[in-house]
Amino acid sequence: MPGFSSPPNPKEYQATVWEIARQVPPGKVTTYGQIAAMIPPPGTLNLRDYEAFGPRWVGGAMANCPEDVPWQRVINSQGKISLRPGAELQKQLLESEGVKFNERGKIDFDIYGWNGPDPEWCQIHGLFPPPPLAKNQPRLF
DNA sequence: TCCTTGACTCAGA
DNA sequence: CTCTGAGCCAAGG
Repeated sequence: MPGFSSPPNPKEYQATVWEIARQVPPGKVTTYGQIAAMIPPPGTLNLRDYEAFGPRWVGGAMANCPEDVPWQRVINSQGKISLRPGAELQKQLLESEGVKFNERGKIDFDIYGWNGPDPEWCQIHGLFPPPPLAKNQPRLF
């Protein structure tokens, strides 16, 4: 897939991503985009470019995360697990926390979506409170 | 140094 | 619902 990138300061950016991911409680999920939206544009990046690439940088951070990070709770904006080696394990871990998938492999954000950390926590860490997760369309029954 | 390769998202068709 | 293109950086072989 063409068009990727890494943040100006990968180490610092990844550490921030991991710290946010650690706030997601069991049985809840967030998205690469939601985490990216909480972090101010790194370096001299303008907001437009950051919004375009931030989610991919979050994905890159999750690929290298320490063991204490609940990486399985970070999924894509469609409410699905991004296809890759390890995707099956991710699904199993989430199911063991009580997260349900519909027959198309989608998670309902209305039920399992995380609303972000407390505003106070965001304030302390210099982060933005995240916008609500976009409603996906889980197929009924 | 050159080339490849990446856990994404959104708008359109 | 599915599929495509655009966004255009940095580490490692």
